[in-house]
Amino acid sequence: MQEEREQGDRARARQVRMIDVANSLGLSRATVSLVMRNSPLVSAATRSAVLAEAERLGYIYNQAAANLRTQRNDLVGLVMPDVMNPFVGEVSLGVQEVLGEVGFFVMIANTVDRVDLQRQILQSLVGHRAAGVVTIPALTATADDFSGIRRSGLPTVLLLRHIDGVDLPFVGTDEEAIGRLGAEHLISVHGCRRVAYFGGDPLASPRVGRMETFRQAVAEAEVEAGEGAGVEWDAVWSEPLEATADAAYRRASELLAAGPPPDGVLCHSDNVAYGLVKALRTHDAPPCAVLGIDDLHQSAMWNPPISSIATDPVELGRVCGRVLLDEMGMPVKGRRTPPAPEIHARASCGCH
Amino acid sequence: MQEEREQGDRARARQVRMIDVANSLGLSRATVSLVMRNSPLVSAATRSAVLAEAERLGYIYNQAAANLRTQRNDLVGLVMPDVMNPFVGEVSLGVQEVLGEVGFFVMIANTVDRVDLQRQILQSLVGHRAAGVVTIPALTATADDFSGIRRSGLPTVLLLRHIDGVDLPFVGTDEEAIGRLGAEHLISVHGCRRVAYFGGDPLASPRVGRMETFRQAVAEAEVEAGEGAGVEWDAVWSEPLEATADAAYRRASELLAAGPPPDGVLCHSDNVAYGLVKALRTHDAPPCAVLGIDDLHQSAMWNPPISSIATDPVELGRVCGRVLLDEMGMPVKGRRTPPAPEIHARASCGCH
DNA sequence: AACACTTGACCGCTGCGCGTT
DNA sequence: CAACGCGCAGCGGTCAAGTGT
Repeated sequence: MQEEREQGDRARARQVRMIDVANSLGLSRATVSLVMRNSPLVSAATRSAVLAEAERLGYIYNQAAANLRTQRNDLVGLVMPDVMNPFVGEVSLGVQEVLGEVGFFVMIANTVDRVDLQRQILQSLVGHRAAGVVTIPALTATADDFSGIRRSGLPTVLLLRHIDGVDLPFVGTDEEAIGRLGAEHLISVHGCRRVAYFGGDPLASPRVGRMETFRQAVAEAEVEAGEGAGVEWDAVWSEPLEATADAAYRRASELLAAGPPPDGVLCHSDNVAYGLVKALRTHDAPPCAVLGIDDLHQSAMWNPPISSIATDPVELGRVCGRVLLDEMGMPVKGRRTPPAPEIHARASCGCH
Repeated sequence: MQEEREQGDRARARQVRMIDVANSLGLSRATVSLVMRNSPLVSAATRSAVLAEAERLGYIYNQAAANLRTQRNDLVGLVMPDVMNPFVGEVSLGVQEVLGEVGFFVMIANTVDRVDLQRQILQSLVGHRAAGVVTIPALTATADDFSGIRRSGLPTVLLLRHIDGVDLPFVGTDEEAIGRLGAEHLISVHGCRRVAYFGGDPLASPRVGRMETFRQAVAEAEVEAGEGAGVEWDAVWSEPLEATADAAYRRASELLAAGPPPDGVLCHSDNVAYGLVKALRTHDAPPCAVLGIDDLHQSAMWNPPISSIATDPVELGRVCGRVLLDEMGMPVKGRRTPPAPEIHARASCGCH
């Protein structure tokens, strides 16, 4: 303990600075600085001498000081509500890939979907003069929560959840296409006659986008089929609901106790589908085509395997990274529009 | 486009500094500085005047500059191989809780289990003069990979995966207890006679710890039961294996094609258990008690619900945070030892 | 004219030693 | 003598404008 303390203090006692390695070599700070930044302006001999001496003295380049001077920073913050969500996790991979390639250092901050934490984190990032921010807003976030970052001029892109009244670039999946795809599959392929959109927080922007086209597709099918023979929209099953397997299981159990389920359900996420499928099984319910959204890796392992509508999350992350680069005024190549969703049909909807 | 550019440049053009708000008020920088840091040394009147003026001018405190000056930093890096793993994610919650409480800013860097990225990230954190680091080493990491951070004196704690030859504080689950618990449950409760430890990378330190006590418990049962009537260790099923559901499914399918499974299996993780359970089902295999490790939330939803050995991950994270605080020389209260694992028995092992 | 290096101001903030009232 | 506030020297780098071959 005593020893550790001493060691710690010693390490902190005297930091080796550029000037130390410069003096020790009879050079100026500037030269050492040039070496550290791989400038071609120093001779090879000097360069290797500096490098050797730096190593010998245990010199560690102070990036923070450099950042202060140059007024730029290589830290990009990913601010997200739930690191554990696999979809979100994969998106972060894509962002990291694109930004890492051009030398940025990507770190993730977890808001746990709390606006207060989100506010604090964004504030912190602004204060640290981060290079940029990618954020999936917390569920209850409003335009206010972004006024600070907006005014600061810190390049920011909003991901997945759109916030009304915030004029920041937004990158998200094509929710309209998802809703349409889901409805079409349930109605045209499986001939479902009573359908619902199950789960999802009422505040989450994806839910509203998907519902809109989903309902629209239902209405169109109704017309096509003619009066009476049409497709029905189940409003009760389509009430908003926390997007967890647990909540979905409980809600579905309640509804199943009250009556038969729709014969086709588009779930807000695969997690929701897991809960619904479990409820259908334990309640020995009549056949019901279940479709998830996100296509988590697990879904293929499920019993039954879960059909799901997928948007390539890694590519979505890449797109997001490119949009941010653009926002930072850097040259970018590659597509700037999110990938289109596609359906991965498996057993849970009746395909197999 | 043109407009956006202009706007961006304007925001970047002139940063409002402390001295600007000081001048604008006829005060000195020092006074403004004291206000920004909530020092009691300034009068309430001055304080509110400063605050108002800062707001009016759009002044944003530069934390980075302050950090340079004070030689301290509030950034703590969590360096982990897989953000998506729910166990890891929950651990990060615990770390964040403890560290956040005392004012640190916790951010996560994803190594994707690649040593090169890990090296780069650690280097970056050292360069940025982070306050501390918590890291789950990449699978193939060696002592070398930590020599840099070791020499820098940056307070660091190793999480979950132990690396030989690295004298940094380590916090992990009690793998020995997990192995023992698993063996006992399978053998004593379910009367299994042929058991295995399924999955896990050979390099991962948890695997070796668990295997050791697992095999030991098997050997003891053997003796107790007497020659011939004993419990058998299945070496083939216990070969190392990547810890994913997919890999587990494929391997189990192969082995099942060659012969019957053990009647009791402790899986390296819940994910591995998912793959095994699916294989058992699709191959219509004889009864086999399956135990996972981690108890992910999903496991209770599975069909059948997966039995699992759990260590409270959030508490583990808290412990880890406290150890880091200690390492940073800060006062800490609360336990400094990881929580004990416990078994959550469900249907997959035959309990229900 | 090109090369190899140096000089000194500065990035935005803090902390110490001193005035004022 | 409190209570308030000021000036200045850094923190560890970078960069434009030199100097000397």
